[in-house]
Amino acid sequence: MSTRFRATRSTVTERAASRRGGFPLFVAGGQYALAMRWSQLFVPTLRDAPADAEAASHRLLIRGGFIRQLHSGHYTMLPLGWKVHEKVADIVREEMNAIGGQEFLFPAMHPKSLWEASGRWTTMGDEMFRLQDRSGTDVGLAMTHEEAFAQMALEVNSWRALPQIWYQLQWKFRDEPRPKAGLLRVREFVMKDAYSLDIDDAGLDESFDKHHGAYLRIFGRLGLDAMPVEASSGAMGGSGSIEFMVESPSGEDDVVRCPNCDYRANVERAASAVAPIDDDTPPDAPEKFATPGIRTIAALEEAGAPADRQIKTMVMVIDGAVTLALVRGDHQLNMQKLQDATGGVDIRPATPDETVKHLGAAPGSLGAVGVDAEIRIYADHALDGRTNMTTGANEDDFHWRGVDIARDISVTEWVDLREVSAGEPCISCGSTLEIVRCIEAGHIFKLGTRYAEAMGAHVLDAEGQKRTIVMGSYGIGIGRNMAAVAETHYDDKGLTWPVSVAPYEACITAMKVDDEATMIAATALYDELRGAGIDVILDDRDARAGVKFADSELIGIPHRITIGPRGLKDGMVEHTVRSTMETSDVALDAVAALVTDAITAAR
RNA sequence: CGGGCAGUGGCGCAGGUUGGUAGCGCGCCUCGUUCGGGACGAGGAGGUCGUGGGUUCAAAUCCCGCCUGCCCGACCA
Repeated sequence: MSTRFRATRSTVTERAASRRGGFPLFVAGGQYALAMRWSQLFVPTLRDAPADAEAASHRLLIRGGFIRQLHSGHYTMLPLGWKVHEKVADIVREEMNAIGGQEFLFPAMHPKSLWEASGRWTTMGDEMFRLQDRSGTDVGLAMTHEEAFAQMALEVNSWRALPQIWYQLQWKFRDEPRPKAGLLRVREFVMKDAYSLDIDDAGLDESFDKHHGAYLRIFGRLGLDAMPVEASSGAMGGSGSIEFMVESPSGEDDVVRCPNCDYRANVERAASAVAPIDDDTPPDAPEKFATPGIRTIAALEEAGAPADRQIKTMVMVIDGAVTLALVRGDHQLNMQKLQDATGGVDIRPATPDETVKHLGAAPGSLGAVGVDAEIRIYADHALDGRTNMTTGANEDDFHWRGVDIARDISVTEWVDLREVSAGEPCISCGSTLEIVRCIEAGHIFKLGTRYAEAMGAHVLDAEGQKRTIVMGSYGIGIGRNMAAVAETHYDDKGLTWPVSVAPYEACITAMKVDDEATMIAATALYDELRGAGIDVILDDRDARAGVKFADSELIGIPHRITIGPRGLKDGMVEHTVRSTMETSDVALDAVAALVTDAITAAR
């Protein structure tokens, strides 16, 4: 063994050991030795994926023997899957440690009182799993840990201790209404959740930026092309909010992206430039006119009112109160924007009965002109200043025209409600916006003082003044990222993991297991690569070549070394790079160095 | 929760409308021949047809209830 290998080995050993808190993962050991031979491993690969697996990652992770479903939204990690999962987790750990993060482990089961302190015992609703212990005490399974970390922050008493970055990797439980797509959306998953503690907003900004950088490094190492986008803060509350999005058809979010400048935003947040509309000369007063049978924007358009000169009136019930949301006739209401604008918790469309009761007409003839002053009216900015508009008259078969919004409608608040559509002009550069489907791989946001205030987490500043700790919250779903990598790294043969998270970095495929020369060479190479710190597996199964090739390609091992009598008689083996499937003949005594260099460079 | 669909050996499916006690491919076990790209032959193991009830001489099949899972929408790492 060359000295170069020894050097590589110690580097990797140390790195692995530091990742695992002194617990070496990828070095030779009694436990690891068992995992050397494929013939002894439990890797149940499938020729056919279950029919109900649709997403590419779902299909391939099941076929490759990485995961199995226990029930809806709950997956078992098989040895191969857990290995990948932990490699992802270790990358996250390393980058969190690199920005000064300190790892904790909080319980997953929390007392009701902790969540009552922040008010989320109620507001989390059905999303939270709840149960009672034997004495009848209510407990919940944590969906996230703001409360718990904020409570821990009670023990930080001086400004001198700040800033702090605290994190953990812990199971989260969420009673998702609809688990789907394998690991992409589940009810039980490991999340790396981090929380920053700062004395003020400037400190928070700094902690936030540190995480932003760490996240980009994490996704880079995972081989994910993740773009930071402006996002809604959702149920967590807070101001600044950035999601890291990976483009994929299996995603669940729509991101507005400008091909020309760097504008990127979740549709829940995105804006676009809206061209002005010529309203012509408006009349002095609105005029009611009969519109028999007309119930839709399109029908009204045929009757002479262009959609962009109509007001669309959506009746919503926000925390029990009937509320109107107004957008231009050709625009779509975005529910998240309405929620963000109103601060509502429970938002739903009104039922037809509620609509008739409060507005006097059924959907299709609704408007905001002259409605009960009790009803709050939120109007989209695109309607601001508009005149000569057409809208429902709250009387079946009648509409108003010549409506001047400022004059005729008592708008409670002007807000951003409309959803951006593809093809609209970018708000910052005017280029044509596109909308791409994405997986939300990570989310960072500025919580402010909400949780620290609720838990009473204060410090004394340099002047001896009591200050509420300012917090940030930063999440990455480990399993989801594993799925996102799979979702973006595969071909018709199977997965093409990047070296950083591959279940094994290299596979030695012995072509003829009853050929002594083959097995001696394969075993020696295996020892040499292990010695060089390579995470390598020896496929010693007594199976046909096609089966072994297909399996190594399916599970996506980046490098394969094929050893058989045919090449061996000339001292040659084959090296195949999984991502490109390029195969080359290499001298047996040169292949270890070649593969080691390639893997080391790719880590 | 609203809309659509499906539960039959480990996986993929047929059978169902025309009730008669379950079949195919892959996988698994044994033997032989093969074997550098998912081999072939012979033999074999494996299923309360999701579940409860009903109709019937007889139910995988018809009827009702329930459970579970998947896909599309409202929520999130």
